[in-house]
Amino acid sequence: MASVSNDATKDQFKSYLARKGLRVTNQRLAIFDAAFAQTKHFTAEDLLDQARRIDDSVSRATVYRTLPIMTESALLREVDIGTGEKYYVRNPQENAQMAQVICLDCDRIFEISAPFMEWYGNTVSSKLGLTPVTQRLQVSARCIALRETGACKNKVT
Amino acid sequence: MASVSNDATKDQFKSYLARKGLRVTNQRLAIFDAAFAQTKHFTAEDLLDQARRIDDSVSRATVYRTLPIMTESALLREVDIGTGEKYYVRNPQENAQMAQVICLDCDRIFEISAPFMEWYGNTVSSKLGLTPVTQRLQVSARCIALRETGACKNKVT
DNA sequence: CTGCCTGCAAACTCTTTGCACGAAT
DNA sequence: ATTCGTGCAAAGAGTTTGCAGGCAG
Repeated sequence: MASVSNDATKDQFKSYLARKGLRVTNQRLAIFDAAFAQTKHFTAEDLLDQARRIDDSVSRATVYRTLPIMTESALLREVDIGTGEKYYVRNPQENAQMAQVICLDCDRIFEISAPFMEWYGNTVSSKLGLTPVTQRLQVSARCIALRETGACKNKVT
Repeated sequence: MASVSNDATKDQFKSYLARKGLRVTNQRLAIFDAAFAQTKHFTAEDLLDQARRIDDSVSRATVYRTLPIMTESALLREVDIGTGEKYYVRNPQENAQMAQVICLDCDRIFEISAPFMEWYGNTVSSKLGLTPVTQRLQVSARCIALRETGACKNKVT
């Protein structure tokens, strides 16, 4: 069921758990599989639904307890778009600086590479006597096609 | 008690209310005064505390109901730094694009002018067939001085 | 076996809302 | 007088946590 490319990543996850003295449980593995089955940004609730399809013993609490582990291990990245709920995405291997374009019409989140962000963070932080830790650049936008033709080509739902 | 410079802004607020057919109540005025007495970014709770010192009949609900009015009238600007609670700041007259540098050590939020953000939003959005609505650029950073000398010069608390 | 991990449900934080009273126009 | 605005308290949404039992190492 798991794709070939995920197996290597799953081993990463297992060894991260081992290194931290954490246990490899069925629930954690189900949550891992659920996360890597997602094709776009997902919420904790999305993840719970999917994980329960794999192992119906997975509880909401465990999802919330596992997400920090997966972000700390750099398997996932947290994306806060200011809507109250947090989103997560699979983290690319390259430590690329990513920005998000959020379409307010179709609710999709596009990840865009934004390498200059790092330069910006360094420049502006050093002036304040600070060192940058994280940076985020987000653009909320509306669909042009939707307004003109009544249809949004990106709409997936 | 109100500073001279706030009186003109308060008139702006009153005329905005009138224009929208909203009533000028003591609570709304107290919340206005409380907001403009703030020297830095503040939360709804901060605003409630301050407003109650001016008029102790102000309730939490009214603060939450008044904040949207003040942001829609462009007197305040909402700043979401992804901490669960929303922050607000007095909005400068110029419609400048602002970025935030958030110090994780002293919890201060610095507003930085970032004019290129608009260009970025336009460029990236148009490629996706979108028109930008809002943009935000935020850098989370740590205080260099704090780590080296154990003291953060920016620490105000 | 030992103790970390789990599910459950309650608790928490921030914000929103229904309702009846009160005040602005 | 009309309404809109208000305080109160309850309800929401998303997330966290205490506890008793379960399973990995």
